[in-house]
Amino acid sequence: MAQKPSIPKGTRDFNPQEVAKRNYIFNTIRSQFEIFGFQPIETPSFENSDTLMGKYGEEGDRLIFKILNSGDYLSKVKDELYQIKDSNKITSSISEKALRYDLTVPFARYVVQHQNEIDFPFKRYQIQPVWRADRPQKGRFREFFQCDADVVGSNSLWQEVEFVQLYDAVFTALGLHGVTIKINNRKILSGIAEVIGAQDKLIDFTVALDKLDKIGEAKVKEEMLSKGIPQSGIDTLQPLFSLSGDFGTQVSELKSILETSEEGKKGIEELEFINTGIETLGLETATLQLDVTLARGLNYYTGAIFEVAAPEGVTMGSIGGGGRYDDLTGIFGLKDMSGVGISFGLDRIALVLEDLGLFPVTITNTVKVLFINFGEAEAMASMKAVKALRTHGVSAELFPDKKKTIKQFNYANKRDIPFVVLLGESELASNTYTLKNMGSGEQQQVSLEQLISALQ
RNA sequence: GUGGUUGUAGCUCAGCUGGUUAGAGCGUCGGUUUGUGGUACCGAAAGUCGCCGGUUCGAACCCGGUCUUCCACCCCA
Repeated sequence: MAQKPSIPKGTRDFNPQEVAKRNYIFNTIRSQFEIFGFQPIETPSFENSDTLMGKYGEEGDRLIFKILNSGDYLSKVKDELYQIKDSNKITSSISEKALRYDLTVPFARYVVQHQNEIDFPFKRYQIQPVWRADRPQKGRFREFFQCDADVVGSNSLWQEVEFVQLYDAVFTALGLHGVTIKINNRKILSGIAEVIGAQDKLIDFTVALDKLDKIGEAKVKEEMLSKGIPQSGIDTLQPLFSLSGDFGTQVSELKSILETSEEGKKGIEELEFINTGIETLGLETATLQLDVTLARGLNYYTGAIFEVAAPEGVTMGSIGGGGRYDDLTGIFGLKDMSGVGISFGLDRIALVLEDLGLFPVTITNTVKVLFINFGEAEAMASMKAVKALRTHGVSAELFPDKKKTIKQFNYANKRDIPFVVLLGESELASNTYTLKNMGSGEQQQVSLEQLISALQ
């Protein structure tokens, strides 16, 4: 080994066991998506830069992986641009493509580009990797999978109700019980900002509010003051900081704060609709919780905002998120197209399931039966049986070399192969097969027909 | 992007204040005679001590840079 090979930070290799576990999650999510009526699409790994740039805010732009142009890209840079050495400005002239940052913006692009072939409302799901030039941490990678389901072309709040049901269905199917689906509404946040006279400081206000459970009431107020939110406004917020109790009590508190805000009242109405729907339909294992401090993805959400927290006791960032964006496709020129969707963070879900030991034991896929190799004639006979088994849908293989049987048995063990067949001289003579169950150690002499039926 | 942290055989880690051939457990491989494992015994291989440079008579150990790990911000799945 001349040089130790490595992979870029924030990326990972997956061994067969890990792939099996990940596929288990993929399959579970996919089947729930389809049960709920979503259809799959796929989009390219990279897009034109102008499709992505500016869609995720300044912070987002920084985290987008840019792809260097091919050829002699520097020759196309204007001299004066080159002289001032401003990376941001030069980037646009040396990079015209960028890696997909999420699945929502490419989906919006897709909808606009294919609007004439799509029947609205369009329910699509998409399970693909995305890339972010972020600094890795636990549960935070530079290449990771998102599993998105979105509906575009419907304003109905039933969609929001459905998505809460979908979250519940997926996490229930994965055996991950007790997740909290937090819900909030952009209109409520805007309403509050309006009431306290900080409409123009909505982002600052929500960013500060979002930190409530992390840094505490006093520091949040401090931050709000420093951002120029008046003390009088903060005082009107007082009930907000001690908001607790069930959905109903929280909502009535909110109502009193938002009396004077039309938008705020609209937000409350929406929340109540969704909550009533969920209360009537019920949830299997998840809990729906109103969280007015929830303020993720505010760049484009306009209505409901969702975030899923892992069950208590697990330290992990959110394992899912989503919301309503009234003007999803507007940036690409298609007006009045409301979208709402949710996302599952596959990689984080995998970490949580691993932590809690919730992966089923049977998911590692291995071959069902291994034939011991005793030599040329025996191998040929074995291959015939292997072929017969395969046509009956039984995964089977012959150990390729005539090694000591102890080695061959060890190999079967390590690969967790449940059955071994010995086909040697004596079996050949009697036209039988010795089938050994590696779990129990039992073995029996059987005919080919019995072998097939025993393994099917 | 800011601040911190980590990096020694395939894996988990030892390695005293810089001093001769860098260690252990697990794993791997081979053997314990010929067709039987997962649990025995014997033996072996395997490390440019992340990488580059510096200080020193001498560096795994000190200094600088760089990459990587994890963490806190930021942001997010």
